[in-house]
Amino acid sequence: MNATVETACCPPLTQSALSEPAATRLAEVFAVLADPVRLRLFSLIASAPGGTCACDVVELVNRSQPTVSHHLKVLHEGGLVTRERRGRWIWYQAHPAALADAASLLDCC
Amino acid sequence: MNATVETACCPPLTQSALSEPAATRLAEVFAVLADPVRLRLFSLIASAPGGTCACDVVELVNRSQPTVSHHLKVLHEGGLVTRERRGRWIWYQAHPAALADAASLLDCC
DNA sequence: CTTGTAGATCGATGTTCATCAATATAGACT
DNA sequence: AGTCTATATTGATGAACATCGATCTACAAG
Repeated sequence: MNATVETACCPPLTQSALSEPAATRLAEVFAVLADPVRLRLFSLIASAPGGTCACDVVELVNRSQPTVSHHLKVLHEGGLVTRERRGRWIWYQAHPAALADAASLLDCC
Repeated sequence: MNATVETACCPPLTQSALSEPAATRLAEVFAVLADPVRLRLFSLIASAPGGTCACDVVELVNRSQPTVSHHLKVLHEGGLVTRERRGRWIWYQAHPAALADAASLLDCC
């Protein structure tokens, strides 16, 4: 995956019917966001200036380390976060382009 | 359900960490949108001026009548569409308030 | 009241997914 | 090399969900 929604820009969801492929792709983006743990992880990463170390978020969301690793992978594959290794740790940063695509469909554009 | 996201307005997802209840509620909204059939149904309803009759959309999305009925129920319970009976038929109209709440979290506010 | 039609509900099925324990990998430091 | 720590992967399990056929309900018109 790891892509943005190239079909997302204009017109928004309320102005013309979605094609089946566009609906399928957009639904994948929303599916990434359709989990409370992933939403919290993303907001933690996005709201921290400079990003967040994976080591810090495990305890914040009350899930096991494998579960958090799984959700971070989903966020990364969905293109919502970038990952970078720094020594022993891996730092995540928000990559809001995919979000902006989704948001453009929801209202503005 | 059938509610808007009362906790959604300000600040957006990228500026402060979500609380667990807010994340749970917002994830429910995204889960409603995380299905291609529902996205197409919503865009069909929202893009038709005056709304759409349920009788018209079954064939448009290539699913059985019970499946379409199920998805329309999910959209309605999620507050994304309103329903109104007109004689034998039921008309759906987009109710974009919940969408706007979600969009406000994704970017603007 | 009967018939026909629109839509919802029920029950079953196969699939997807969140979760965790156990294990593996990978880097840093001695 | 060996050890410690951070993260990923594997495998299993239970729950949620999309789907459909069959059936039920609700309304309108004879």
